[in-house]
Amino acid sequence: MPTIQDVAARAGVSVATVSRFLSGQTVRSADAVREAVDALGYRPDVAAQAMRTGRHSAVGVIVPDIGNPFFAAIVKGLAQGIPDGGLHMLLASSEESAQLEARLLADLDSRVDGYVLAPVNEQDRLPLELVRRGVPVVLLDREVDGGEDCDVVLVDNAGGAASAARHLLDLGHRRIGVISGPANTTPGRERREGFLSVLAEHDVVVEPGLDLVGDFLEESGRRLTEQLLALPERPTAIFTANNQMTVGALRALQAASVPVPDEISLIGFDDLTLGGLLQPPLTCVVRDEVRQGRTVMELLVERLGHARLAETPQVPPRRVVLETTLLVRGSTATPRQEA
Amino acid sequence: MPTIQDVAARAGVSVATVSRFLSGQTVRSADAVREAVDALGYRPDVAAQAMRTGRHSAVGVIVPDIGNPFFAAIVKGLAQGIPDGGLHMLLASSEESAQLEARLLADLDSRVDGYVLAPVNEQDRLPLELVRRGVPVVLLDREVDGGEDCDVVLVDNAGGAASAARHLLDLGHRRIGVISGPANTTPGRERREGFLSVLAEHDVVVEPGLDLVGDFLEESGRRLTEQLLALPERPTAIFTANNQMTVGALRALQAASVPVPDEISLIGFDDLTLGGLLQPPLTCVVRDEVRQGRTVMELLVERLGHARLAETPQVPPRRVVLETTLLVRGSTATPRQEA
DNA sequence: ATGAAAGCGCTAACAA
DNA sequence: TTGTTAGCGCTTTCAT
Repeated sequence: MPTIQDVAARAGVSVATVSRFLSGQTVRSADAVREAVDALGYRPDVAAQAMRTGRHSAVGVIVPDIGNPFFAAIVKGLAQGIPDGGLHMLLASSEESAQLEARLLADLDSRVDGYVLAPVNEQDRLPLELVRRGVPVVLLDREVDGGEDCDVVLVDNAGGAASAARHLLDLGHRRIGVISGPANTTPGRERREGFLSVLAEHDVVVEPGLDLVGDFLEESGRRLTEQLLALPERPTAIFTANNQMTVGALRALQAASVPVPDEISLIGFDDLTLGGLLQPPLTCVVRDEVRQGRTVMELLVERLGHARLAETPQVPPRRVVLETTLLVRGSTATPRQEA
Repeated sequence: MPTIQDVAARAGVSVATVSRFLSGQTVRSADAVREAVDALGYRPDVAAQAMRTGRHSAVGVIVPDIGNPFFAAIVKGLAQGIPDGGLHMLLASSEESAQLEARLLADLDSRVDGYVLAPVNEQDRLPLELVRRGVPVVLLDREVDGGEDCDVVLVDNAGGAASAARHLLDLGHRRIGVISGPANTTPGRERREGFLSVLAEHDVVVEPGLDLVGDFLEESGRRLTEQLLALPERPTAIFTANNQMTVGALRALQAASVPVPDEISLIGFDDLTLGGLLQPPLTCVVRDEVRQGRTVMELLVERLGHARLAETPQVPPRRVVLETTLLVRGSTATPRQEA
């Protein structure tokens, strides 16, 4: 690998001139330097640049589960949001473990200029510690307590869940099972509250046995749906608060040979890859995951730029809430029998 | 951020001693150093280490499409294959573009110690150039021409496709549509050849109009299936060579209201997230994607270790071929009518 | 506009 | 076993 020294020698200038040329400054010997760079195939050593400047042209991304197609779509969006050259993404999966998340964050510390984080829970202190240290951070899909100082890109969890609830009410459902996510995560909390509050407005009571909390993983969706099916009086509809739990619910319903939507209606938050091809096609609250990822990266890149130029030291924190859409397909219908 | 100097000062030793302690050598003042490290919360600066040693404790991963759930599963496996601490994954998506792949590779050059690559095509020269430079590389799911010197983790593409062909023949199909991937990719080429060779053995001719080549993306699966459906004499079965094209085929079949498997049987290579919940559930050739990813990372880590120790300069290249399994579900059946 | 030179934090000779 | 020190490749003063 040629170094900046080699380039300088070949171009007959000092290393300082080459460095200036590379950083875009006007240099008398620009042509000669360019020639040398091309001829030698010179590429600056990122480690040396990082050591000297403290900047790494890399961002750390920690998602809870990279195997989840939802986060795969998000990551695709993140990649799209990266400007043309040189900025890289260090990806890690916390597997929903606060401990692992902390370790990953520590490991990434001297490698990246900023972070995209989907914190394991809202009590997570780490993201704000970073922000206080002046490190650019954008929260992805999940907030943290007291996180007003931190950029975040959410979706309208409460609104989306509310539209799901209204849809079921409109169809005539009154006995509804809710499978939500961990109460200490933003989507877990907001979707449950958004859903339940609409029911409450319409004087529909969700008894404890129908108000279940899962962990966003497929297995818990399956187990909790089985639990609902074992009830003396089954619900006529079920709301599942994320894609994986919806899959679990589908498996449980299929295993129990419960016809959907004839016997039980099912509505999910977030679409499935094949949601539209299921029989019946899944009714769900959808959003543009790729766009969400792209938005996150755009915010982060902007903040990195400010950090680099040390300009406007205080970029006000931004809170972006993307819309959700109710996608009515075939898995919801009027309840077969009223109580 | 405290430096090694700070630690040395606090522990009352030289920086060399601290460095030795950190690298695991036995040091008389171990306790004092440990105390200083902990008290200061010292973490070595990776950039400085990289500059000094040339090692980055990071690997570059380039996949063709991170939004594809298949690669998401692979990446999950890669993450699992990373040993406990410190090794990081720089992830990028080539979007099946050779040009972008080349740029990404160049960008990653001074940031990583090795690569996981799923080359855009088999004529790709870049992976072997890296290998010749002594850079550890493991190819993922795709080989390159003359790549005998390079580790690679494949699945039994030909065998899996052959089992799909045999399954259709056993059911009595003789007029079969094949939607394969680009002929210059390993899975594209091997799956088509494996499938067709079994048909040929049984004197089943696949006329040109039934032998279609797609690009592994959903849209091409849809389009080519439509093409098959527009034939004067439709096939009684279709084989799709990857997950995304299977999705496209499903959409086309559904859009055309073609009953599966009554009218046309469908068999895919690789399962879909909800493959088992479709109506009918998808018959397909499956493999363990997570395990494949894990295996790739294990090979790479091993090679990195050798490179680091400069021991056994020539670790022989390894070629791992993982098995596939034919998963017979409901989307294949005997053809309705014989010609 | 340019060059000389310091120094970022660390590791590995080398000397003791 | 330990400390001293050179130097990895780069950017950025500071002179000129």
